[in-house]
Amino acid sequence: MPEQSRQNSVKWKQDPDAVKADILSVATRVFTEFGYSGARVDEIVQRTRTSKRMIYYYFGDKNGLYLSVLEAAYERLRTKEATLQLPDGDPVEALRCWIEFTFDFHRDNPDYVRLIAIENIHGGKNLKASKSIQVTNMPAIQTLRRICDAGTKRGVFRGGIDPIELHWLITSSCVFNVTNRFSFEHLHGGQLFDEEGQLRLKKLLVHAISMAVMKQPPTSEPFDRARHAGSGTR
Amino acid sequence: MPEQSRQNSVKWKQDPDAVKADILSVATRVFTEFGYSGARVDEIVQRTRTSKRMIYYYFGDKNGLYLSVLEAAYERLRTKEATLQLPDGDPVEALRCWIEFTFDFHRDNPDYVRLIAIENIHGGKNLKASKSIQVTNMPAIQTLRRICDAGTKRGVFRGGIDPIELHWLITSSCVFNVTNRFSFEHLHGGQLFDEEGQLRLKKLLVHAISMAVMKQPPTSEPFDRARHAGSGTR
DNA sequence: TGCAAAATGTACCAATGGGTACAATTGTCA
DNA sequence: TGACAATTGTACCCATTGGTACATTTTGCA
Repeated sequence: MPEQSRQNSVKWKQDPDAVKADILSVATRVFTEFGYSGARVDEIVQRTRTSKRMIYYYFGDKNGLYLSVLEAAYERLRTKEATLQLPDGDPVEALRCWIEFTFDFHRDNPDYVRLIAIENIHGGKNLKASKSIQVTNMPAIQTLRRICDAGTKRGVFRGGIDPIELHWLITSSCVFNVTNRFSFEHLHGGQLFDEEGQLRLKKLLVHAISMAVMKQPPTSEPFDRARHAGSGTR
Repeated sequence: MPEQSRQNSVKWKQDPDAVKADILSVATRVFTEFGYSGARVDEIVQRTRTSKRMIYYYFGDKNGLYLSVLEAAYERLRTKEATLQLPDGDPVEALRCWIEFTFDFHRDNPDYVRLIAIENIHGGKNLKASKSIQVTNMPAIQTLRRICDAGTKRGVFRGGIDPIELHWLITSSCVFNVTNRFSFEHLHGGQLFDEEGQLRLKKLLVHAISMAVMKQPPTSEPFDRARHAGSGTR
């Protein structure tokens, strides 16, 4: 309230939220850059406008900080998902939108994807420890279930589609596209990861998923043949 | 050669190859378990029949050890790939075999997959540093190219399929299936990762990829519904 | 306006962890 | 068989790193 325009009556200003946000943002970066153990607290501090003291003041310890980073990233996904609204007319169109949204979200949020990757390397124990990241009715699954139901009802989708399996199929490519970019580039070049390449991949993915889900004429020979042939060479 | 059955005439026996192999095997385990920085050299030593001295003697430093682990894992893939022979009759059948092979290989070699994941977290710098892991004509791509060519020639595949894109599509699911198992399980339960679930996923993947690649006349004929009828409980 | 609680700065520590020095033992080959 | 190289054991070091003690400043509020 009072004006303190004098030179040194105020040495610094308190701003807890900004400090916390700053730490979280920087920490996210550092964790995704070096992994959990590779991320140095001192490195985080250096990139921050605050001091090491603050990290421990707000987050307890390194693991607490990591957990907060993870939860914040997950929260961003949740928020973003909530903003999306699919066209409710054509299920095929809705599915296409959903796939493109998922593809783009992962690509635009590599931090999120990498954090999950790191988490998986450590057996997901922090996910389990988190209270905010819970099994509560995944919105993605519900969305897909709605699309599937609509598609089946209209007779454009084949029956027997498990939304969770479908989610696995969609997400796998979207995640891989981010997590394994470096190794893939190294082995096969970068053509798939420039603007055009990504568009082609997105289109390919939409095509594949759509085809997998729609009623398909049994081609010249029954697709099902594979089943009886046994699971093959191995 | 000479018999040394006396009690302490021999205190220990030299066996460089066994030592190296032991270290590599244990290190692979520890690295995939804790990530690069999280993996402790002392932990590796403890699980080994040898001493810390040996690690530095054979591998120089921690990073050298990691690199060797990476190269060894990659070599296993290469070897395994070489053993596979696809049926050269039907391209659809060949593709199915290839996908199943890829799926199974990744699932059976989580170490390999996790190492690549770790590598990607660190920007793939060790991949770049490796001399044995080079861009040399990826056999996987060549295989896929051969299949595509055959399929197109016979008129069962649509045109314009890029083998690298196809490889991206196949591998993404196979990799994700291993790397993100924990997080996926945590969010959606473990039904997809038991024996049956994996079979369903594999089948789904084969189906999706095949449909994506084949010429598809859109018809209303229902796609083999019988297939999923037996899938039962879910 | 004064005081307790919240927020921040500074300097420091103890243990961990990658790495090495030095010596001893084993293998090999002329 | 003997000398030289390859291999292994033991003990140790010191820079790094997560974490803390203590003091100080700011702020809300009665």
